[in-house]
Amino acid sequence: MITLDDVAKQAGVSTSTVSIVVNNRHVRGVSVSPATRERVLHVAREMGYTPNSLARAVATGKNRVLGFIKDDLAAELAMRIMVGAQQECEIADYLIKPFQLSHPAIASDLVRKCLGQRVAGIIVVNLPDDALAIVLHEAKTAEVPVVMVDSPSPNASCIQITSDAEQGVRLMCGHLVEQGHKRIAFIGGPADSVVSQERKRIFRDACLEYGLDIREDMIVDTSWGETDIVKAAVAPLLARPVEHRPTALFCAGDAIAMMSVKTARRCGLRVPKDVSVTGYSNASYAYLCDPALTTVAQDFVEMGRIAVRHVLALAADKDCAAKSAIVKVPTSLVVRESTWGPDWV
Amino acid sequence: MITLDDVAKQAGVSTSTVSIVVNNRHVRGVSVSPATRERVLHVAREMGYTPNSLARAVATGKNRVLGFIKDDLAAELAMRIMVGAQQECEIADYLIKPFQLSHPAIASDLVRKCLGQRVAGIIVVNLPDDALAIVLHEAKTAEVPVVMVDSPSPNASCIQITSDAEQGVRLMCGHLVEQGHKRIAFIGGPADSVVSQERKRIFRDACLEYGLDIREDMIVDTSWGETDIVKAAVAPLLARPVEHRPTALFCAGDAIAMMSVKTARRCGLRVPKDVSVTGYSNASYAYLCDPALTTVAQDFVEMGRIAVRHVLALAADKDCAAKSAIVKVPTSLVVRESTWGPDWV
DNA sequence: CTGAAAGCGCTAACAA
DNA sequence: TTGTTAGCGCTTTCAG
Repeated sequence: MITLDDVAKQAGVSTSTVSIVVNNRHVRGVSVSPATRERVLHVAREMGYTPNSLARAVATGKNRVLGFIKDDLAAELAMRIMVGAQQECEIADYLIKPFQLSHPAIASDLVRKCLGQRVAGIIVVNLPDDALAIVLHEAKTAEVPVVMVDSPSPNASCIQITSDAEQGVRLMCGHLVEQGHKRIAFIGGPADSVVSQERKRIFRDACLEYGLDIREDMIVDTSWGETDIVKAAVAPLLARPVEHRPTALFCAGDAIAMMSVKTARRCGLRVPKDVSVTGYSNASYAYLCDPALTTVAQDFVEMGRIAVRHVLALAADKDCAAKSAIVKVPTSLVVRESTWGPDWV
Repeated sequence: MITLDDVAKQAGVSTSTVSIVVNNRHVRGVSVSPATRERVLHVAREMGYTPNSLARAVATGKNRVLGFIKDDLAAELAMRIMVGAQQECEIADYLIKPFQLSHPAIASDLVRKCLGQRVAGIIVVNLPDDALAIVLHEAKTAEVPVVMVDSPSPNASCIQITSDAEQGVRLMCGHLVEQGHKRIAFIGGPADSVVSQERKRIFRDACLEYGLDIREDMIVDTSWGETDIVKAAVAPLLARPVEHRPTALFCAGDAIAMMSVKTARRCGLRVPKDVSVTGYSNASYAYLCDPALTTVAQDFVEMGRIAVRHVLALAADKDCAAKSAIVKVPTSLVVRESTWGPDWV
């Protein structure tokens, strides 16, 4: 591997000159003559010189890298967030290093590993409260800013980027009542999922606001992905006599919506003619399925971008410690084929 | 940030002792006494010391990091590969740094950026031939091994990990003929997609082997994700009189399969009763849709794992340069609800 | 405008 | 068993 000194020697200048040139740094006015600059650049290219970012980082004490910690690497959502983060990093000339938190118990080690890379900041996706607390603690002593994305964790003292659930579920509820629905069931995710519970809570509020009765027997918890659980919860609802049957299913996630659609069909119901079904998140497959899902789109890539902007800002200030805020990024309603007015009533 | 020297001073030992302890390196036999070792460790923990991996990397000239270059960060498949890569990296105590190749034109700069991080190796996912060639060239002069994952690129001189398409499409064809299908249509992806064309080629071969006529009028190219294009290609096929209509649709991808199912329904056909539809890849949503997709599963996470094993092996040997091989990882057939024997014939 | 020299935090012989 | 010393490749004053 060819080094800066090699280039200097070859070009017959000192290392500092080369350093200045390759970083094209202008220390007070124009420091290095166009002639030498050109020569140095030429030699560098000739020799195939690639600056060693690591050495630079140790010399400056600044590493243009952001840590990205998530618990479940595979989740589509985490990936979209990462895409956004990466986009923003690219324009800021930063890099991302992902860390996989396979088990909450190793959170502490993981953060130290991350810190060991002397990251300028940390972006954390969807960590459980306890793991987040650990991350926050370790990061604070190292004075590295962290911002959390996507999972609402109200009493964590860091800045959090989350999609606006208040707005999102209201948007969808509004859409449904606008279409004339009166009996809307809420098909939630797991009982221990904070995002599901949040959506459920807001759903109740929204129902009240829209003057709908909230019927507890139409509010169920299920699972993000297990067909049997969803089916077991949804089928009974749909098997009710038509006058007690929900005319719409507000599902807490797109996968749940798809499983619900399937269940509805098994119950002999057509979607959306007999029952409307809505999703949440606008997953990649939401437009592919039949019927295409009406859903609320969360802009994960934007969330990722915002996250790095914030973490970079914190890193720039030195008062990166105590700041704590929640920024909510707006969602949007995407109406497709799975909702329809219950005009058969 | 507290350093190794700080610890040394505090513990009243030399830096090298601390270095040995924290890396728990045993130079010939037991070098540092349990007593001092314990003390150093204690002090280090007390002071909250975190080793600076960057400094270590520049000192040793070895960086335990792998570059991960992909063209489309969002693709679910790339993500699964990355999950596998990360799993394997974790056990080897390596880290991953992802690089986003937004445009083939910047391939050269991107690789240099990657090389600038002094990565020990590069994993490349699904790059077009020209971009790959550039990567290979830059990497070779830097003597950094690269392995390619997923996209078959026969004449590239690097080792490639790919899923066994020969086996995969034959598996599916076998399933279909076993169920009695005789008129199978091939619904491909874009005409310029190498994986789609590869599957098409093998599909033809497989048909021959199974004694089926291959009917060129039942082999079409479409798009990976655009509903209109797929519909335009599939609808005419399905509109044919029953004796000329395909009884099964071999789709080159899961999304295409879903769009085909939808099209079939619009044509008044039931899936799988009237027409069977198969996917390829086993995307996350393949089991969610209705009917759940029969598809061939590609083990992307395994591919990712294999990739890092290979790149690490190459990095260990110094003859990392010229090696070139294709390792095919087996696929598996997952039969779900979208296929059925054409017993109505 | 350019060079010499002193680090950055850590490792790795080699002495002691 | 431990300390001394000389780097790794780069940046950054400060003189020349």
